[in-house]
Amino acid sequence: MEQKQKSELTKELILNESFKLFYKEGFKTTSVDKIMKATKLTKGAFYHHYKSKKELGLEVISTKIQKRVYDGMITPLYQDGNALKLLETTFSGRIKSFSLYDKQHGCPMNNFINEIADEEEAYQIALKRIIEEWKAALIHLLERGKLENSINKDISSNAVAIYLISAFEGIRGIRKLYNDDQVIDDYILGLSLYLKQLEP
Amino acid sequence: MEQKQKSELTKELILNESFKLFYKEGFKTTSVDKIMKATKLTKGAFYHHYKSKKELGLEVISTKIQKRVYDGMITPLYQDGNALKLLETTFSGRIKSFSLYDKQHGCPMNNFINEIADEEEAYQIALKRIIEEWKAALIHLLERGKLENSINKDISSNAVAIYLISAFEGIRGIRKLYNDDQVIDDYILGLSLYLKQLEP
DNA sequence: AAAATAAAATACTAAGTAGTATGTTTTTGT
DNA sequence: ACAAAAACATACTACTTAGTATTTTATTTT
Repeated sequence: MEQKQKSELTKELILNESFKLFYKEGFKTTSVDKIMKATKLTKGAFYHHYKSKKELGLEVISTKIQKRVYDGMITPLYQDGNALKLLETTFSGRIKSFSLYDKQHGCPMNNFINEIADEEEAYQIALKRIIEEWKAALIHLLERGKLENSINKDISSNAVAIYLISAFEGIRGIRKLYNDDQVIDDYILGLSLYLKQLEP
Repeated sequence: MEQKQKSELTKELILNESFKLFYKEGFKTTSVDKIMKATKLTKGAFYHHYKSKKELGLEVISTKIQKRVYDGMITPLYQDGNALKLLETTFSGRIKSFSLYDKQHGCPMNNFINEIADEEEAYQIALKRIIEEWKAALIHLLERGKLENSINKDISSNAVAIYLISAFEGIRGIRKLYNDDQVIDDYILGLSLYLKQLEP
């Protein structure tokens, strides 16, 4: 069983270095050579574990990126407490928590979406899965809020969920253009204004 | 003066084909060779008119992409009429007007932002210029609305402008993941809900 | 019409690309 | 301890990349 563990460890190493490099330099412009140089292994090791760069890309999406979005934006939505407050703290808190590096490089998922989603259906599907889970969590929370009378019953949970996600992903891109947090502060203000109107 | 015209025409041809290819396949993965094959000219012609691919990229941003955003999203904001209605028709109308191709490939500006804005300051500056103009137009319209009592004086024009832009750019990316317009319809609903709250 | 200049073509370089073929080393089951 | 298999290394292929050097063709200026 030691060999299997070692194999898993190597795959994880490749996955980690890939994610870092894809995030920093983009998927298409990060070569397999560069990745393997980062792992201090060789190309032979790579093609022993992965059949292609595409397969690696899909695995980075379905593990690393998925986990990042889950931990940061989805799991928190299933906490207890006032629905509206939960939305505010999750979105606002998350964006405030980003490091400078993360602000400068945007959202890893959004980068993937905009770089390669229109090129291969497989990427599209893998990324859509994450968005759908995020959307479902938001809808679930909004519906709970409606039941508990903390959210206006007349609004469309679907529409609000999509609008929240869009604005969040959008600002992660826009922020790349600036050298300060003004746009993020504006976003946070815009968000809280938006959420206020969801009150009953 | 005929030579100068011919030169201009060639540059425009290169610019047009570049824009199309960058939009379809991304900036970094579109080679100069591919572009010149599309123009039916040769590499010699390219490097006679542009000193590098980077220079071309910057010119595509400051001409083609800028014009696209101006025509579609900025100029319409300076029309007469109720400010809130103008916002609704501009945003909602624009997104409804996109061809299937444009929906599948997202926003050319947003693609550039997410693909290369964090790599070169020059790209950052060129793209930021467009966003700033867009933001200024929105703020101007919102302030006019406040004066004319069609928009709530208590809201921050800055924050609303950024939130509108973020959500719009965000949805252009998200739409790439889907094969139908459901998310766009949700976005439009979310937008109109958002705009409603701007009323005095 | 000749000289000068601009536009474009041809042929190249040096470096990078994904992926393969064939080794060697390490681990595992017997 | 030994054969089999898994993990990894080395060396390669065929192709693409941005950019350059040099030449040919078209246009303008004198």
